[in-house]
Amino acid sequence: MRMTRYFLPVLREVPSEAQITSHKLMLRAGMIKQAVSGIYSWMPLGLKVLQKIERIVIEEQERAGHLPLLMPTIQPASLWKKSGRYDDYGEEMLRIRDRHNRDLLYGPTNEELITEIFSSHVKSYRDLPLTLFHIQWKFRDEMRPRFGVMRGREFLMKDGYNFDIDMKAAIHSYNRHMVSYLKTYERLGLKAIPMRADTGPIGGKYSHEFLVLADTGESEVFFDKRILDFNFGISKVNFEDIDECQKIVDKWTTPYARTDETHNPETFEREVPKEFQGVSKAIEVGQIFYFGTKYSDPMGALVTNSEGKQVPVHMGSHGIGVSRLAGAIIEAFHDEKGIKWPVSVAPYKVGIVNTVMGDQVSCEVSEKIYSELSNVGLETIYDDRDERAGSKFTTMELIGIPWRITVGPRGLKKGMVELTNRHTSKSEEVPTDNIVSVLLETV
RNA sequence: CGGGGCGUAGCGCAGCCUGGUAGCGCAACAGUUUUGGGAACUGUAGGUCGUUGGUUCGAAUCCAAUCGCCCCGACCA
Repeated sequence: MRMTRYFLPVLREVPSEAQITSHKLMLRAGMIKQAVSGIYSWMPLGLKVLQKIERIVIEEQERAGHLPLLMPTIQPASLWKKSGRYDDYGEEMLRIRDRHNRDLLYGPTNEELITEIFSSHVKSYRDLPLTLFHIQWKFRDEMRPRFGVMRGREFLMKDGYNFDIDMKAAIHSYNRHMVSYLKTYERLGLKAIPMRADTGPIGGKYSHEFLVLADTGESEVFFDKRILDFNFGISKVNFEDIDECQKIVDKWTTPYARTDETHNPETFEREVPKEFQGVSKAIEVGQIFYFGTKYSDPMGALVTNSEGKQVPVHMGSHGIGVSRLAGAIIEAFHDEKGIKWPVSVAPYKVGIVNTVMGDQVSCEVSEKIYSELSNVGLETIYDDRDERAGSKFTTMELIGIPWRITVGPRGLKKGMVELTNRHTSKSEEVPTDNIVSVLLETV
């Protein structure tokens, strides 16, 4: 992408509406624009990041055997009356009425709708287990939206729902989700800790939240510091293997890790040696639930089991806040100059800064590198604006491009360009002819 | 929803107390000179001062209502 052809409305000063780092940086980098309190437009750069996160989430869900579908944002109130949540959900649910006076709502979540889809098509235990998910915009009319996309009213969420014949099978689904989530966060560059959680309005007995430690987080968490050393690694997982999944879950859920909702000071003191006791603020980036027959009972989602009996299906649901993750990643990766995207979600991997637009050689070299990088499929943003070099460096740093190629008179004579890493701030001189292969090796 | 703050040009702000018809920096546009760390000069353009009503000869300024945004608290991906 050429900067001169792009729409990148960066700001030099911070709009007064922003308080926390991620919100400030998202506004300054031209990623988002507020439409109304808690509701944002995603500008081209922001959308690019959002889609990268989405892509990783989808890949890891599909790898775990979960099937994508897409449900509507608008749902009939009748379904929610059936489950009893139309009254329970409260003011957070946006209720609307169509021209025929039908009661509708903008979905805050999809248990009812998915259960109806399930029950109208699945009748036999032979079709189980089944897990469906989608990534879709949700609306929850928060009392106080804040912190940009971290607590918006409209937000993009991956929500998934599993259907199993009994509790044992449903627990495996629960475990499978935990494993897939751990992998997902790791690919996003985040250290997310599963913590025992309350079930809230979703209901049920089992639940874990996934939290990323950050000073700007809204939850207070208590944990055994040794869990921070856990690494998922790139290990392959057989998601069908009940024992293997259980083992991973056991490993990650054994150390004490709880939010202020479930925290028990006595247990904490008893189980965790003083030197490993960790207390921090954290950002919640996902939650998984097992809630048994809470929805299948009232909504009549029955399947025939192997004995020919009609039994309510066991269910769970699972959410990852995709739009929130964009903010959470910035909270985890930034410095005083701006964002430092992990390569996996960076909107562009490489930025080319042509420092002397008036110089023919500098332009030719920049153009050549740009087209070569584009040809090999490395996403590249080329700053071809007629601006001062300093201004271009600042922009690249602000928007967090991991690798910067500087083309300018200093190296040109020697046939060199400069390659700078945004995370380490280290620079090296690379022969112009080798730059593409060097990048292909490192990125 | 309770408590607090703020709405003046795209962004950041001054002016308001003590009414006299709007200003600064950055950004934008045109030109000249610049060209490896947010360039300089010259010029141009851009605002019914959130909205409505009131007081007044006269309101950004005083009064009232209303809308919006932000912060703190109770709730949540």
